[in-house]
Amino acid sequence: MYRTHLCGELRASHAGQTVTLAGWVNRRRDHGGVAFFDLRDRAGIVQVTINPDLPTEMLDLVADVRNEWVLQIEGVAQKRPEGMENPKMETGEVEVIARNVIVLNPSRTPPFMVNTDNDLPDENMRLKYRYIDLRRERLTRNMVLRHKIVKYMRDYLDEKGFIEIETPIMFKATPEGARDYLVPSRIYPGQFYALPQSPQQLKQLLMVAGMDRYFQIARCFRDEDLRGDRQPEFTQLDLEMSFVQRDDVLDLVEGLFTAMLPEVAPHKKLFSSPWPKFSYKEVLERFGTDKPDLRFGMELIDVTDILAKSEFKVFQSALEAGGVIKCIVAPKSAEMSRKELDALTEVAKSFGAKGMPYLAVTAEGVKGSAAKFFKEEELAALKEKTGTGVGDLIVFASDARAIANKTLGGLRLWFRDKLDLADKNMMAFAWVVDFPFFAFNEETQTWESEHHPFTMPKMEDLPKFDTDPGAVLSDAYDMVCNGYETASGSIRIHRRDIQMKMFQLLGLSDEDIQKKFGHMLEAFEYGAPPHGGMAPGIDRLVMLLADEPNIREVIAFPKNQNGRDVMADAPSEVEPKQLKELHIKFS
RNA sequence: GGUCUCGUGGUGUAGCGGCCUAACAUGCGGCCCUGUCAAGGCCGAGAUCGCGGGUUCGAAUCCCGUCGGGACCGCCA
Repeated sequence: MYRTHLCGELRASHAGQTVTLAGWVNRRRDHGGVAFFDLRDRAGIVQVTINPDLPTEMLDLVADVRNEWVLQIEGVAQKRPEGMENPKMETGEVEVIARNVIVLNPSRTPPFMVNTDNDLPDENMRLKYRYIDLRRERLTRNMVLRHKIVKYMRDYLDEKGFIEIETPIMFKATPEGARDYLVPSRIYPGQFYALPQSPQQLKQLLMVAGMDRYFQIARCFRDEDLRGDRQPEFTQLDLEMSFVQRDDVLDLVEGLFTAMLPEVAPHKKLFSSPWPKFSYKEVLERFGTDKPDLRFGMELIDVTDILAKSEFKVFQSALEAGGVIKCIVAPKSAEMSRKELDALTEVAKSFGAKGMPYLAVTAEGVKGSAAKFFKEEELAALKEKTGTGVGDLIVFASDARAIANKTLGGLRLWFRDKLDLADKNMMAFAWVVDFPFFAFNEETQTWESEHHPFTMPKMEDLPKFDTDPGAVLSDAYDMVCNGYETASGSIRIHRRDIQMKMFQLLGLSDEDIQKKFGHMLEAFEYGAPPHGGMAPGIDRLVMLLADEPNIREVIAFPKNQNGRDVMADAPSEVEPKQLKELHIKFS
């Protein structure tokens, strides 16, 4: 038996017990006579005291011990002497007086320190030695939190009558969505499996199969460029329910997360219960994005009416082109430096704006790039409508509605970060519903499906399909939290005729439809129940609950932003023999 | 595909035309030290400044290219 207790679980109540611990040396403090090791395991850190009355051979052995060596310590747990407690440690009231020290394995000097989170090494260094980096208390905590969240989900859904079913990782290419990761077939030259972008089709087929309520902690794969909140492989709580309407799904998921929050992250506050529900249109107008951060105000304000007759050319030309004038009011930002404003203008341009007019409201009057073009009555009306006071900065966007919204939505988040407007312990869950079914592609001048082709349009909008496609809404919904899309779902099509029409609208030929989706259409002919579901992203959720800035910190072995596994150095070249077996040749 | 930004001892940073024979912290090695907990004190080793080219009397520093990282835009049905 290697150990009787975990390092991190020892408390004053263990005093007097003989214990055996095993773990890593987190830190050593050698005072010449007495010496201390902080011994670490997954549960935490405890102080081990080496007294000079131990046998000389053991003291010699102990003198060589360094950080990250793996030790087994046999000793007596003891309440620390009066005044020697360390309130910063959970185990700070206790220490283990060593009687025997066994080196289970020495360690090379690690490439970086894991006993401090100050001055973190370069991330690729951390990723290369991920097995060391994960020893960090912070990352260990993230892994444990992730486990708790997934366990809670499993238990909750089991309680609600769901069953967990695994679906294949090797499936069929669905090139209509993101790019697929392909797996060449050895047995069928020139043919490929694809890794699933989500188990979408499979879970729908499980509903056809009568599984009624399914879930899966599902790995999904998408071959698109990475971001701080996007990995090429990621995990979703994939769930699907039969005989449900939209709100049945939303209520289930809202119930799950609302119940889970205090259990897994008690320091987090729920912004609102029940969760707010916005239409896609409303959320875009008010927050400039379909994944709003509700933890702070600074909503977008439409001032087109007030400035309709503005003499400012920038506004005039935007309005002539059929655009709008909107603004946000940043508190206490009137004194921003020219340099900061220039930087901010660049941010605005990155969202498609041509410039960024602004007004700084100061005690001496309004200042700013466009100040002289504003008439007195316009200023008065502006202040009235926006509630602007002295010290505030009004930032405008005048452009096509979509660009104005997007720009101000982006700037709103910029101010959130700069002015620290969002409570980090708040979880502002909300629903976004009533998404448009089609999006107009300016480039190709055609209507394109906004979702995957299995999403159900609102039945009452069916007649508008051919006459007014822009007005058709879908039975799709997103769960958002703190500015992230944390889940996405829909009521699905379960009728063959509607599904067929969808594929045709997407521009697929009858032959393509049969080849790619014949199995779905056929399944719908054999008694498909009405069904719908949702897929909350686990990585993003854990990231938010762990207060991490990106999802790599909550994934055990993530890829870097360029999709490389820098630890194993993948992707990598393979043996010519392997290529030959797969019938692959490079030109 | 694009924009911005960063590559300096093991690690994290400073230096941004000559004071650089490259500084600081930490880690590492040695010595001292019986109660520390980011232990402390003294001594020491360790970087031709990502790579290639150019400008210059002189380049870590300026320019061009290239490789690698990060943030964002496009993309993510």
